[in-house]
Amino acid sequence: MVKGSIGNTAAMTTTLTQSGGGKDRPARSTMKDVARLAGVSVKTVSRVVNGEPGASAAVRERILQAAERLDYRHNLGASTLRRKDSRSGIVGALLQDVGNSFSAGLLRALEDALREGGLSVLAASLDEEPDRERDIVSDLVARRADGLVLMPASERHEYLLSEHRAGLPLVFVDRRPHGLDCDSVTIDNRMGAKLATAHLIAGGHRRIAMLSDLHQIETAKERIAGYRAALEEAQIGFDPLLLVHGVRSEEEATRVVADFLDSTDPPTALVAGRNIITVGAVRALRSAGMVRKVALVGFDDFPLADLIEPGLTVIRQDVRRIGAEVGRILLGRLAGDNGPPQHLVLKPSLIRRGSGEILPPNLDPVGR
Amino acid sequence: MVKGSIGNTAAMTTTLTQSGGGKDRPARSTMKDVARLAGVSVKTVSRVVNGEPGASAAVRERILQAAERLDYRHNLGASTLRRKDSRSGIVGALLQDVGNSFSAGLLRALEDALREGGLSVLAASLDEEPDRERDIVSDLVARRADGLVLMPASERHEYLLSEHRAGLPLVFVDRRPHGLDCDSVTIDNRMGAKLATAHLIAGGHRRIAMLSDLHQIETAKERIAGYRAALEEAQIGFDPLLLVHGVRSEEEATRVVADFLDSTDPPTALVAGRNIITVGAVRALRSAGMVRKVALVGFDDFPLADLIEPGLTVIRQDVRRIGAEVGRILLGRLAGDNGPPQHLVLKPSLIRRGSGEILPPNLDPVGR
DNA sequence: TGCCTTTACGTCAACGTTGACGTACTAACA
DNA sequence: TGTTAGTACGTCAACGTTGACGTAAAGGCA
Repeated sequence: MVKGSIGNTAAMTTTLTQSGGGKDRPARSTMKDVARLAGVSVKTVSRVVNGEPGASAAVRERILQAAERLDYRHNLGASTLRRKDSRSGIVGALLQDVGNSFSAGLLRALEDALREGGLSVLAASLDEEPDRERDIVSDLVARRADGLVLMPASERHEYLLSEHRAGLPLVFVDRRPHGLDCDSVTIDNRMGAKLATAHLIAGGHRRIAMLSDLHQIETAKERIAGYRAALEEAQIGFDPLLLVHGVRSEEEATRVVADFLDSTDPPTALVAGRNIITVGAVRALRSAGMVRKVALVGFDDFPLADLIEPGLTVIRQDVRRIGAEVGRILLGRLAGDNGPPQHLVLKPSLIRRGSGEILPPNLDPVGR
Repeated sequence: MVKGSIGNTAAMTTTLTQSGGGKDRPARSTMKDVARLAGVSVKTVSRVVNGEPGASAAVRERILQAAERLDYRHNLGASTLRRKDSRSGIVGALLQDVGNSFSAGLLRALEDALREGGLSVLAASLDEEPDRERDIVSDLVARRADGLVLMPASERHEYLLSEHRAGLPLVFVDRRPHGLDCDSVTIDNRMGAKLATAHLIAGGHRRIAMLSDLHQIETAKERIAGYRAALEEAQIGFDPLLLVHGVRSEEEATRVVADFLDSTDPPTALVAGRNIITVGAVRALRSAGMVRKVALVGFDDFPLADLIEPGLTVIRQDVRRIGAEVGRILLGRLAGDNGPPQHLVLKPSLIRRGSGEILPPNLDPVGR
């Protein structure tokens, strides 16, 4: 077992954070060294380093020169340990995958917002793995992170109750907390998927398929609910064969759509539950030469969606705004806001670029 | 002036890391509290928390129950301060923009590599701002980051000499260090741009324009050098009007290309120096109905480049490999590798998707 | 049965910094 | 000129944890 593992499950990992590796690295100078060289007390050095009053100009100059001579660098960890009610200056951002466009855009917006408050972002990808989420949360708590932004991979969040009670600001993003009442910024997924489906229905489509993410992912459930609600409102019977769960990669999406196209009564329109499904669907349609014959509405926007032929009609979440709102809420908590938890639900918008406006074959005047 | 500002220029920023904000948050329990409740010494609690031998089963159980009862959480900062030659477990990744696909992909690959070593990544976007780079480096040094991955915004790096001497592992990525000899992982930009240009020349093009980033950005210089070298090898005169510096946005790229298309002797092929220039160029070509008349090779790949009509021919950097190599080098340094600095130069590859294979008008058999 | 070794505790001080408090000297005011 | 207040220092202990060292008791071996 590794050090600090109780109350910090992340420490169970064999790490380089233990002492080790070749020759010891040279020790950095401390205020003691600076004090000795400048001929003053450590407290006086601290005053100068911190820009506090109580040091004469001459003494200050001597200390600055000594600090420069010794390459002295302030130790935030020691300072934070001693100061009463001090903060670490770190916020943890636990996102789905910092490499994908949604998480990357969110991280960027969050970083911008938090930089205003002098906070740094410790970024992590959860890859929908609940155990990794818990490990990283544990590590961040051990580091006394000032707050956490969490796009949870887990479905229940009681394990965070003690951290929340201990005063750790938590803001959920894209998914809501369960078993815990704290701040969240999400999208109205149901409304978004309903909008996508209604848009296709308004265009004349009646056989509309939906390809969705893992069933247990909350946003996936909500999007499916919206899809079904739109069908119901239009009095179009729900065909379970047109709803595909658990599509987790472009390749899988491509396969599913290709299978649809090969079927005897294929859908004339598709709703893709997330970006990689959209991309996979587009590939399948292109391969089959059907990009202008089958309508497609994707969930979430991404760069270049307008340059694809036809342009991709999407339900767009404003990632910049989501990140900015999360940052604002978190900074508010850190500044002392003790109000009831906020649940901001942003509305996505329909962006028409062509792929969602393709008419079904029976309505298409030129039958192309 | 703010605390710890000497030797830590980042601290000049007004921050929330100072004490403050409303009601004090509840103090967390410490080992002292656990020891009191369990009826043992602090040292014995430390033994159990750290999984060290020297605690009986009965005592261990009492301590674990007390820790759970008190919601005790290990304090990594205090532990790190006390342990000799301990590490913070943090690596700073200073990238161009964590929201763009190149930086995002790199961050992800880096995160994956460093997670193997139990390290967390503190991510920051520099936006090509040298002052921000220095501030963030300063902050990370104050936090005693174990290492830094730096895609520098600055041109000179003497300011890092003292950190390097102090034993802080530094790995430059995408750009090399100047005035400092440390590890780096870069791409052979010159070779890549030369490859792009030679490819167009081999396709019959003679009037090839290049749109490039800010002149002082090192990768931009190298790409320009490669472009010029290919022209020279083909004995094609260099036309300064065909080389455009300082293209910083899609909109700007769109404008430049539109201007080219309006000129009396427009280029028949384009080399785009980076992704956003590529995207801007594609928009301009589409608007002018010229996507199949002007050849285009972009620098660096991105998602969906194959779905654009025509598919984008690009010089592709293997972002995953870059990130993995950076991580490997950094972990090696942390594990004690004291060898001479490594300068890994990866070769980009030409990905043909159509846009770079468009022939010039005089060679195009159907003249479209 | 006696002696030696090992184990399970605990004490003390240290890490690098800062808050609280004290002292001496200087400056300002009456 | 004397008194009071303010400034420029310094001392001491604290933050939460861990390394070094010590002690007592128990177990094993001769």
